[in-house]
Amino acid sequence: MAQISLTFPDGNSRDYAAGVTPAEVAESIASSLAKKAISASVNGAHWDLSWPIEDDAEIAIHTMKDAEPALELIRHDCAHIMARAVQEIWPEVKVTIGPVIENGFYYDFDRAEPFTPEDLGVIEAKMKEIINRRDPVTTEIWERDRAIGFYKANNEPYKVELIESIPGDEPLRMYWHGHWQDLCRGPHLQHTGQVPADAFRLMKVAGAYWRGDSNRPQLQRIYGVAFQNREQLKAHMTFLEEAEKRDHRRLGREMELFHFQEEAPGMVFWHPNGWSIYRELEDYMRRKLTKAGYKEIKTPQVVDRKLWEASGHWDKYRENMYITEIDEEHANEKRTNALKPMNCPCHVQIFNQGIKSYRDLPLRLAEFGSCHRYEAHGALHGLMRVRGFTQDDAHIFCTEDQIEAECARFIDLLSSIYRDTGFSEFDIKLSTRPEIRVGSDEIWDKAESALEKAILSVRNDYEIDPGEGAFYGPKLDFKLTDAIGREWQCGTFQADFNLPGRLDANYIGEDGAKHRPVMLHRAILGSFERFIGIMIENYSGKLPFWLAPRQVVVAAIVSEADDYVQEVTQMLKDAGIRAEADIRNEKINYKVREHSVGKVPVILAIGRKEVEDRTVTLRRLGEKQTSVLPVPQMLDDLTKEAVPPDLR
RNA sequence: GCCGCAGUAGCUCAGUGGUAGAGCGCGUCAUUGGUAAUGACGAGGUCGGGAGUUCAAUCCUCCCCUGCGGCACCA
Repeated sequence: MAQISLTFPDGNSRDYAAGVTPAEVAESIASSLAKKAISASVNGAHWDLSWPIEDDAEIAIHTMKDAEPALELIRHDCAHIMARAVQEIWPEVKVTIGPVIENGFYYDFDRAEPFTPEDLGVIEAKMKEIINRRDPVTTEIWERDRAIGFYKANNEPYKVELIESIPGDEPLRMYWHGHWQDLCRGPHLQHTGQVPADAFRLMKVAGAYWRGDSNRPQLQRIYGVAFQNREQLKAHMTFLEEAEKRDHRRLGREMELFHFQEEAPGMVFWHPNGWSIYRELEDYMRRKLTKAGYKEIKTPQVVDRKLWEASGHWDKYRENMYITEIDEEHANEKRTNALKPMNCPCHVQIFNQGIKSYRDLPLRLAEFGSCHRYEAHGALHGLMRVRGFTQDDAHIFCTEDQIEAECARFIDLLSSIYRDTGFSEFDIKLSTRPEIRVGSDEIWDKAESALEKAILSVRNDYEIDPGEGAFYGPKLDFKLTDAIGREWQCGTFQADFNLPGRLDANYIGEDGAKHRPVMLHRAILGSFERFIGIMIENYSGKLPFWLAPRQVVVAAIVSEADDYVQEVTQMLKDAGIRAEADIRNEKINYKVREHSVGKVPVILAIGRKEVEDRTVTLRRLGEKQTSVLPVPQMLDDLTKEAVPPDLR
């Protein structure tokens, strides 16, 4: 029998007979290791203990202490155990797929009746029962026809379809958890008892389309979370509670920032506090853009369909556009307009006015562009997904040769804006040419390498998403990471070789001839609405001083101090600080609590002592200690603190 | 748009086939207090909208709207 050599993580190697399994390897090292082993890495691939190894390889044996493989196996086995539990309770249910996801797993089922939240408890109990049975997990590789025949006989049509879509040369691996069987890539644990029975929980039922296709049957997906032990599960539940506390919809209500109502679904009613944040951010963006060489413009909300037909949007996005018609009785002309769903066609109209020379390029036109899109009902989500929103939009008209420099300038601007708004970390993704596209290969080569070089001029890590570019050009997406580790895609930078041609934009080159400019679509915040939502969640509502809607509340402790409170408040207002006086007939405890809940960063408490000494007692949000300051110093400190980051 | 769940006072929620309740908030009064809730009293509801069943519907049935969790979508 052939010999193979396995190399261990410590660098030592040993010879085994070809076909040896990791379980046997572990046993050869120590029977204690064999008992604890759950899986292995073989040349970096996650390997079931029962799979044979045929060639020389690097191997590492994993135990439950190795978090990554352990979680992967626990979650994957949980998915199978859940599917088994469901079929034990309701044998008519058909199984489909059940992968591992972040923090847990899901499994999609086909069942005529909906699962109810109560069913989840029943399934969970059955799962615990299965875990306690400690049924062995076994695996075999089957021939395609045999597997198809097996699933046909068992009336599992989804499994048949899965097999039919797996390339013919790939082996089909069948797994058994006791008597229950599933088609699965593996690896798995050795028996169901290895799954910790107190570290998983079924979370919710949701609809999901078979193979993610909305034209195909809708299945029922059950989501679960699973961890190595009960403490981790508990920590996860705590994390979810924390995330819920910083939900911008809840904070938006508590801080009186905005609301939504039935008459205008997906459209924001900004309240004074929320609008203050919006305007502060807009002013900041305007300064940043002006300094970065952009010219601000404003274009119409309502534009004739002809322009949308010319740009191609009418054909592609008509169903998501708000169409307006003029009341026939009063109109002396009949025309169909659309509320603009995006700004680019309008920006090209401005570019097209007059004759542009190569000397005008790059021309950077920026607009806080108010757009409307009819988003599907199910897509709406607080400020994060709305139907009326304002983009920090801009289009750079330039030559192919200028793409790289413009992209580098953009990344630079974007980084400083993310830093200033509280996001120090972000990722970049480059999406390259799709199969169906406009523009020559030469121009795609040039543009892709321009974007790539621009990234490399500032950092060396980025992701490539091959074939995911728009049909009109390659793009960069920028994803920022918030305080609790969630990622949000906000910024984008897209080269466009299509629209300038469709809308007949051109410039006169050095050679005196007409040329087509390249158009760069770009946004940093994405939309003000969504970005403010993300900021609220990132800061848990505790916005930095310059953005806080109410920066200071001056609170009287005794009513004798009221006049002085008003005086101090006015001085703050005169200094440009958003300050309010609180001279209500309430105790200081009450006022401190209320303004703390309202996330006011600074409370100035004023009692008899302060009136007498012309001082204030300053308390910062979340801090217990206070400090006594003379008024001029307080004004000086807070005025400095209120300066937006770009003006410091 | 699809699947499931929900909609009762400004907010969070309880409740019943015989037209409603709590806490917080709000108003009035008392209280003048020292850093996360002072007390008393009071006002406040077409029980999301429409239709049906019934002697009677907030409650049961159907349709619609909105929201929530996913899925699909996101120029």
